[in-house]
Amino acid sequence: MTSETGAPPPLHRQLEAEIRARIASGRWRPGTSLPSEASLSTEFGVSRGTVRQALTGLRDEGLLFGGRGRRPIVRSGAKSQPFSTFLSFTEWARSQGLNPGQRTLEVARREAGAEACCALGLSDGTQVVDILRLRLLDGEPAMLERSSFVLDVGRLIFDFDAESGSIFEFLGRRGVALDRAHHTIDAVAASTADAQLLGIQGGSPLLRERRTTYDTSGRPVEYSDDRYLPTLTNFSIENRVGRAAPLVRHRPS
Amino acid sequence: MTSETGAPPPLHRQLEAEIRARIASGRWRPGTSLPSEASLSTEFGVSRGTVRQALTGLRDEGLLFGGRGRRPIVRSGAKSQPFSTFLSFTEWARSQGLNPGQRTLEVARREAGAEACCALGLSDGTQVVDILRLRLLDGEPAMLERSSFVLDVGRLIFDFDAESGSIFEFLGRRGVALDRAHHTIDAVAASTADAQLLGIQGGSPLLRERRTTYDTSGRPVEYSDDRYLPTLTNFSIENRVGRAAPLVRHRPS
DNA sequence: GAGTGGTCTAGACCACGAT
DNA sequence: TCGTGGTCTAGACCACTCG
Repeated sequence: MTSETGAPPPLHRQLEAEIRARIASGRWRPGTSLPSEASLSTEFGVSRGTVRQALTGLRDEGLLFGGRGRRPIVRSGAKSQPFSTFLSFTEWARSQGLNPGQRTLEVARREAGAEACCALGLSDGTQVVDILRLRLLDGEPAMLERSSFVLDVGRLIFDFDAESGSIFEFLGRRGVALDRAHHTIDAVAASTADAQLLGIQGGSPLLRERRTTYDTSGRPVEYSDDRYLPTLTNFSIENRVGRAAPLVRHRPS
Repeated sequence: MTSETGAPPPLHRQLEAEIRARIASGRWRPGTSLPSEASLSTEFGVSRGTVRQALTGLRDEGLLFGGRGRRPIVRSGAKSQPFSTFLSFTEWARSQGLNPGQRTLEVARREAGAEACCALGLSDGTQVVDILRLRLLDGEPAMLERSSFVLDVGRLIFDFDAESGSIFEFLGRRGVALDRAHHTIDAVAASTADAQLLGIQGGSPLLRERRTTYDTSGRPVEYSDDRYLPTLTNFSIENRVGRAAPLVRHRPS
């Protein structure tokens, strides 16, 4: 769960959660068809539009496919993760039944590096809060995280018990409302420093995710360079014809 | 464009394309607000529901953001690619203003390898059509593509002038209706063979995309292992709170 | 308070897949 | 032919943002 407070989730989200739960519980098995939209709408007492809204979410994740005259089919081997789980290493690991851990190697206030400066839209020489953490899965090094937070958000982090887990969860409780993130994924060779911390040979391939996170007003709040051991983690994505590709191939700039 | 034939695209797609075009042409500049949904709906003479359908597509791509009382804002530096452009190296390169090329190194009919067999859901020892291509950008090696097609689709490929470009475009003209694809992204060290073909040092980090492509009936049709030079290509993705993450982090299985 | 997007409804027509 | 999802409409209420 995100740290959203107050109002109950809208109908279509409740319905989406219910369908997801029925699939997870095995009540609706992979390879079989769902009830039709019409019968779902009578069963749950909502309009067909609302049912479609819920199904759209599940289709986008790849949990469901098929259509046009056919009833939607539950995809086998489907997984899905909400935004918060994707953002937070801690939440993600728990959802996978793994034991997350971390060693915080540094928390520092200093001038932003060139990449962070550019990604956060800051003028040269602006100060940020840098945090360097080695992330563990079941006690083993899995990822090296170098984050920079804009100052007014980063300030909060000094009050954060860095060994306790998720920074984003902590920021959410402090009223920082995250809204979206942009990720760039590529591969790099481990530097000497990377290699030593991750316990691998220098030059080994690492899966790199560079992320810029924005708050609800559209302001960039965090930039991070995360380097994963590709033997322990990778990324996957679902892609449908007719919908614009959420994943985009770029030439690096 | 995909090789879809016949019927005109639905209203919401036409509208989506029109909005995309206005942004691309600079008529609606990054950082400024779009007209409200209500005024778009009167301008184009469609209902607000249809306008919202169009905007949803653009939001998912990250071209637009904001909401809840605010008018949608055009995101700066936004790019987007339709499904077909993502699938096809040839189309993608052209859309980026680069000159695509290829050397087809092998087209063979043989028993499917272990990975392809599993991904395509074939029983052990089933035959497939393998194709190995070195892909070029502006004449330089950029990616190594190892695809396996199920036999009845692969058969068509023997009629394909492999130097002419996009296999998917060719298959589309032959009536193979692709519907969706699943991608897994990680990093690997270049093997000796990889390195020689790409003109790099052995062990260099490569960005790997493994893809399974499905037709409209849900049957897997192609499995591919594509290895990119990370200096020439990377991937990026947009992620929003409240929508389930299209990109998923996995522990390799 | 006015304007905006987020949600929801009820009903309609069509193209498609299955039979 | 019949049931299905894809599309589209018209109208409604709410929560939110902004001046």
